[in-house]
Amino acid sequence: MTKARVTVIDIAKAAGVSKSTVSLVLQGSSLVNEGTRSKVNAVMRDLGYVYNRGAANLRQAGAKSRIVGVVVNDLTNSFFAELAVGVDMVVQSAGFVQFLSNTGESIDRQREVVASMREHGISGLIVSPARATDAADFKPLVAAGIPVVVVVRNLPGAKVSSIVSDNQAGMMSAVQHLAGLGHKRIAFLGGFPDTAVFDDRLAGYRSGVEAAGLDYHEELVIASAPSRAGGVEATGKAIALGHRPTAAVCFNDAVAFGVCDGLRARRLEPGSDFAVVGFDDVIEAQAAVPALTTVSVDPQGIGRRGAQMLLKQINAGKAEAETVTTAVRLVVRESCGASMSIKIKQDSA
Amino acid sequence: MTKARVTVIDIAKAAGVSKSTVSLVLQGSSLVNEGTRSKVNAVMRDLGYVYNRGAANLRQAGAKSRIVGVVVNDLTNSFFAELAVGVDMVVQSAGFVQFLSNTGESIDRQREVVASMREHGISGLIVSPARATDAADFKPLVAAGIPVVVVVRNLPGAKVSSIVSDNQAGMMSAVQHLAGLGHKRIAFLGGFPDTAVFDDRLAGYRSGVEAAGLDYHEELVIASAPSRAGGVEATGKAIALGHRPTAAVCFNDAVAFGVCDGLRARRLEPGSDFAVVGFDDVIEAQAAVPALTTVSVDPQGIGRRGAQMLLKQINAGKAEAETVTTAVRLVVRESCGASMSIKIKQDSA
DNA sequence: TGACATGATTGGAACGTTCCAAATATTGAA
DNA sequence: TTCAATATTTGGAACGTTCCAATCATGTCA
Repeated sequence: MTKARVTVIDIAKAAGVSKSTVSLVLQGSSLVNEGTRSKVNAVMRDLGYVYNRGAANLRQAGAKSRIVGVVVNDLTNSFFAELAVGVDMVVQSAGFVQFLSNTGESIDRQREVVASMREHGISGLIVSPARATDAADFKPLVAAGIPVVVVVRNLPGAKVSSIVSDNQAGMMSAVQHLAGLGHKRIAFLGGFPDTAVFDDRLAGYRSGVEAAGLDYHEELVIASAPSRAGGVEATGKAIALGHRPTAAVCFNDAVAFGVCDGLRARRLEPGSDFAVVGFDDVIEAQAAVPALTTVSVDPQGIGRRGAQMLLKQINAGKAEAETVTTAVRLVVRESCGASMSIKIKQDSA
Repeated sequence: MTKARVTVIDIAKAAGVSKSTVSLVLQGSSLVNEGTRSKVNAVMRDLGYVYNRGAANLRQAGAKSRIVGVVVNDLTNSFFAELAVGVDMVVQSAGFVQFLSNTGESIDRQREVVASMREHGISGLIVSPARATDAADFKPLVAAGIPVVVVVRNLPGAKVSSIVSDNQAGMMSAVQHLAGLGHKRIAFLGGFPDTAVFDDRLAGYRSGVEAAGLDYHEELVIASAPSRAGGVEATGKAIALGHRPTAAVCFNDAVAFGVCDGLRARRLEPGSDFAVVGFDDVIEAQAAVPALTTVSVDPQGIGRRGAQMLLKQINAGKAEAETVTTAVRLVVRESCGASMSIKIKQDSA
């Protein structure tokens, strides 16, 4: 219908003021008279004016586009979906809008979407990098003064802010919990050994083992893909061991689920015959049977926190790399065997 | 460092051509000589030029921003996360980028994010509307020539394209499957009665009941919140009925999981003592115990399809409302009791 | 050789906003 | 009434791109 979009000049004409004045009320300047302000606002409503952020952004010399980019490595994983929701929350209420892209662990896709986002003039970026991302990949961004916050997986060597969960402490407490239940041979199952997260969690495992006064045995750490399938695979190897473990801490919840599957396939019941604990506390963890004992990392909280950090840097105009590790806590459910007796009691009550 | 961003003029100067020529190579025009093209490209690489889509978009009169907006009502639900991934896939490979926002069923948030997206000049919108969204809410968008595709929940009365799954056929086949297993009293559990989706699924239930030669009993349809909690609530009411049902089709998978919980709380085992089938086939469905028999709707496929439809309309420049319903299929797992014998056989093999 | 088509290139003039410096209106005090 | 101070308003000139019409080389044909 009305082919031409209505512009600030149309408003000015209709309200009998100059475009500069209209611009002023747009930015909520205190310079404009209350009367004119309301008149202009009324006219804007009447004509159905929509602000053209692109044009504004052009003049404001690449400063404030009010767009943040978010790129995650696997959105189908509810962990990252939650993370995105957390980011969206704070970003939205700060009047920003988010570009969200999924890389599916593809480093090429990641490069593409980051480039695309940059062309669109994002004022900041939150990224959970795909595996094997080069720390230098974000160099151009920060050189251009665009703050970057890396979450979940850290990028050693990159001069950017990051938020990771306390992988070490989390794994340590998991091991100590199992040791407290009387387990002497506790395996570490799953995960790719070439990642920083793996190293951290393994280190935590080792500290836990030592803190519990047990010996660290190399054969008890069995790597695999960090997926359900990887979990069952690792289980097979663990069970085949001469001196079998009686419990396992897993690289993440997906692996833990796989371990449960693998156990059942061998007529072992997770929780009673073999204790398993996961890491992440994904949504499915508490609904599973048996409910998964796991280390809760609150991805939504990480998302919120990351967004806050990013917004702070955007507003400050200066991005000095800051790195925080967020606390985690062990949530004890059924798969570790700890609450068996309690649960039975509750049921019969 | 280099404070000023490098522009097309800088490139022109450095390459010894005019800005118009640079612009031409930017758009891959066939008008420019092969020699100049490669020289210009080289210079762009050297100076680290980044295209300013905002500026381009400004000149191109609101035409092609290469941004599509995606708003979903609940991103924490993996159904919608999958949907978003589907959209992202096709949108990304078409060289677009997506604004993704989560409304969490808040109609105010929805209004805000849509307005914000509009200010940013999206060239199209895919939306799974929050509950109680007014069909007129998207009127201004389509009036401005911005194509809108509604997915999952349709918006009767709105003149926009939509993609919904075949709720009726899906529910009907679920009921017929249960009837085929010998069930005579089949309940319909969960969901809010004031939604279009509920109506469709209920209609499918009714057709299924009648097609199986059973009677339709009003007391067997029990509404509730479409959530896990709603499921247990509905289960309570169903069990309390004078003449108990022996099976239930549920509004969605969340309700179905709740029904399983409710059953167990009453010492009934889902699958053997009472058959339950869900709707959606969320990721957790196959991992659950018992694995959930459910109607699979392939959210990622809906996302891809919706994105394709939207892109088509964007490219056509003309948005004529088109509505497609996607096929669904019943996937039989354990919770309906059908595969019990088979499963046992497999295990002992 | 001139006329003409074709191939490459190029200066402005937009696009819709914000910013600056300057102009104008209003007010209070002398 | 006049002046200065303050409160409001206002024309350009940007911002980085694309588009249009126009220019400038070439090569071709009669």
